[in-house]
Amino acid sequence: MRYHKIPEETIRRLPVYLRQLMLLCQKDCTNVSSHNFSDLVHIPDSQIRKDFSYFGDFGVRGKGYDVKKLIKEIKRILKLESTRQVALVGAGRLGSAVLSYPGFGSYNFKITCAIDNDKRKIGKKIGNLTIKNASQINSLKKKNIKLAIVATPADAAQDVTNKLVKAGVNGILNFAPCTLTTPKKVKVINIDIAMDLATLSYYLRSA
Amino acid sequence: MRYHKIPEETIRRLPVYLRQLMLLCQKDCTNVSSHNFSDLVHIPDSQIRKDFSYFGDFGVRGKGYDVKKLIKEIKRILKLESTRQVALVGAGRLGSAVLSYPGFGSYNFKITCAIDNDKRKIGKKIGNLTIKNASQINSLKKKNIKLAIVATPADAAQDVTNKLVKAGVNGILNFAPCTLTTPKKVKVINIDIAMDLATLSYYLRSA
DNA sequence: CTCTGTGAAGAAGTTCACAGCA
DNA sequence: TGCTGTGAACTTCTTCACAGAG
Repeated sequence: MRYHKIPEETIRRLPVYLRQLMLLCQKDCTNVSSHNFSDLVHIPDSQIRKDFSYFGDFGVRGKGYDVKKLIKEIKRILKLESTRQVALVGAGRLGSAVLSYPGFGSYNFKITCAIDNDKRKIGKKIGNLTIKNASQINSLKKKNIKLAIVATPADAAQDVTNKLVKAGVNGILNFAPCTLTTPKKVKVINIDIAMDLATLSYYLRSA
Repeated sequence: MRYHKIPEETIRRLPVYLRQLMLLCQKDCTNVSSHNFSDLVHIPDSQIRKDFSYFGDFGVRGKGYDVKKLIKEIKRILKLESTRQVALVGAGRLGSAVLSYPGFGSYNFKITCAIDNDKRKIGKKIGNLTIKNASQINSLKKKNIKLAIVATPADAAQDVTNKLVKAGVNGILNFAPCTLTTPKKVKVINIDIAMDLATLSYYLRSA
């Protein structure tokens, strides 16, 4: 394994691989070839091998990849080995749904801070988490929280984001339907359902 | 404007442009240059000009782009000119949040069918839409519904998807944390919050 | 002058095809 | 034989740089 710059696209695929590997592990599958794996994730086997090869020689020639080993390696690469706290800002319908999303555990994510500035919501409990007011954003630094989910209306999102960045947050998952401006060191991933539907609409054959 | 194959990436950016243009329109901004627009969407101006150029000469040299005209053109390209019905399968917390999401209107999307197979949910109303049982998927063809949102648990998602495809659905927005298998003609966009957080985690500087 | 539209150059990502190890 | 790991070829996407229109 030589040095190569790792493509961003490879990083985006690693969680897909991880999710599928955890599923295989649940089914007591211990070994998988790139060819078989390809059928499961719909990514070409050559792509899968190349993606893994950026990080090391994880496979065994003639045999394939050890599922548990691969899970461990990908978790290490993605820095998912220890529990990672996440803050949620905006506890509306979408935010609340995210809060009670059961899928975070297997990635070691834990939402440990929920924030809203609607006085009717502050103090309420969702699960075992109490919604705090916006001034709590400053405390994220102390708590060493580096990831945040923004689920506020668009007009509040940039303001919230500025505060999050000031509080040391380095990664933002943005559900607000707007483009966020952040320093380069802060990575933002945007999710906009209406935009995704619009993309799908383009690909519909007939009008 | 010569013939060019249109990059998929261009299609993914069109909704971003559209969203921002609608915002500008709201603020009574009537004209915008690729340079100014670039600052708003954080996409290079050369990229913006090239993206538009695939579809026609929408701008005026020395002046920029007419906001309203551009909105109209992009809506036409994305086939968003008339109301498009969307089905929702899975009316759990996430599905319900999507149902009451206010942002679909400006894209002419309307969720006109909500489906779940939990007997406690069937018959309930969310907004002015009654949740129906899974057998209703067959009626999508009659209603000419081509887009669906899958927000079921992972273990139900592939089964639901097969039924949707059989009912003529050509575009699926998948929230279930699994890879869906569909015929090539059916476009799938996946949204998995945990996976996106995992991607963000990679980019965090320190462990 | 300003700003678009666009070939050409460059960068990034994917696929091929096969050497080499089990 | 079966399957990985990987340079090289290829494809796709982005950026440059500038002609040309207003």
